[in-house]
Amino acid sequence: MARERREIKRIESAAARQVTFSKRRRGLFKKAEELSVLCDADVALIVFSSTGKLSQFASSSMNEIIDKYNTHSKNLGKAEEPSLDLNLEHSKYANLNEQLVEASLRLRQMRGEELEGLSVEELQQLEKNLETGLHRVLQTKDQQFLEQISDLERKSTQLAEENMQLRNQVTSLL
Amino acid sequence: MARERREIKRIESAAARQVTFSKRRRGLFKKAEELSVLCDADVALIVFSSTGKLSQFASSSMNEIIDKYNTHSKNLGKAEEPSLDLNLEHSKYANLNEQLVEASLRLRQMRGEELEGLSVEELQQLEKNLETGLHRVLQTKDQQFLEQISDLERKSTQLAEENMQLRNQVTSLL
DNA sequence: AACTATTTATAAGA
DNA sequence: TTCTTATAAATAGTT
Repeated sequence: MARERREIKRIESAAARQVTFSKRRRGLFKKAEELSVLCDADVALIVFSSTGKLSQFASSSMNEIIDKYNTHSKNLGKAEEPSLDLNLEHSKYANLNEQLVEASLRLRQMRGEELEGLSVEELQQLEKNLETGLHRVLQTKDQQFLEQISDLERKSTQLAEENMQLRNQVTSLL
Repeated sequence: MARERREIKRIESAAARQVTFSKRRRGLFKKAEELSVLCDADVALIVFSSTGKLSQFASSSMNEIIDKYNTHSKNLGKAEEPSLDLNLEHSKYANLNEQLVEASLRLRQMRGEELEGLSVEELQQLEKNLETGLHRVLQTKDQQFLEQISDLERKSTQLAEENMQLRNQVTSLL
C-alpha cells in the first residue's frame, strides 16, 4: 500500500519485519477499535509478536469476550489450567516480575476488571483515583484545545494583516 | 475513507451499521491475517456483531493463543522455561523491566500524571478508559452494597423469627 | 520518527 | 449482498 506493493509472505529481514510489525499493528488496533465503536460490536484482538511480546485490544473486557467466545463456540474442552509452577528464579528477576504482576493487576482494576476480591473501602479508593485521573485528563485535553485555538487565532490575525497590506498594495498599483 | 470522512462514533441507523460492519469486518480480518503472515506474529481476532453473531480469526489455534494470553496476563513471565543462556536471561530481564516501566507509566497516566506528551486523541482514549473503569467500579460497589443489605435483611428476618419463638416460650413458662 | 508516492480500504450510491 | 467510484486512510520505501 505504498511505494510498492508488498507481497503477503513472511518478511525475511528481521529489521524490516519489526518495522512493518510496528506500523501494521498500530493500524490493525485502530481498525479494531473503529469497528467496535462504529458498529457497536464486541471485538477482542490478541497479538504476539515474533519475539513473544503481547499486545491486546478488547472493546469491553478481554476475559468477558473470551468467556463469550468459549461459550459460543461450544468448545467444551476448556483447558483452563493456569500456572506451571517452576523452579527458583533469580531474586531480582522474581522481584521485578512481582512488581509487574502487581502493576498489571492495578491497571486492569483501573479499567474495571478483576474487581471481585475488593472490599467496599478499596472500591471507594479506586473510584476516587479514577475520578481524579479523569478530572486531570479532561483538564489537560481542554488545555490542549485552548492552545490549538489560540494558535489558530494568532495565525489568522497575522494572515488578516498580510491580507490588508496586500490589498493596499494592489489598490495603489491599480 | 471514502466519499466522505466518517466520524468514529456509533452508527445510529441499523441498516447502515450492518453494511459498514460487513465491509469493515472483512477489511479487519484481512489486515489481521496479513500481519500474522508478514511479521510471523500470532494473531487472534474475535468479533461479535451487535446482533451477537461470532466471527473469528486465529493465525494458529484460537485456544492455543487464548491459553498463551491467559498465561501471559495471569502469570507474567513465570510460565517460561528457565533458560540456561545468560544473554537470553538478561534480555528477558530487560524486557520485563521495559514492561514494568510501561505499565507504571500507564498507571500514572490513568491517575492523571505525566500527561504532557499526549495527543488529544490519546487523551480521549484515556478518558474513555477511565470512564469505563469508573463505571464498572461503581457497578461493583453498588452490587456489594446490595449484597450486604440482603445479607442483613436475611439475618434480621431470622433473628425476628427466633425472637418470636423465644417470646412464646417465655409466655408458656410464665 | 517523518515524509510521500502509492496502494488499499471504504462511504455513498446504484 | 455486490459493484462502482471518488476519496480517505494505511503504509512501503526513503530520508
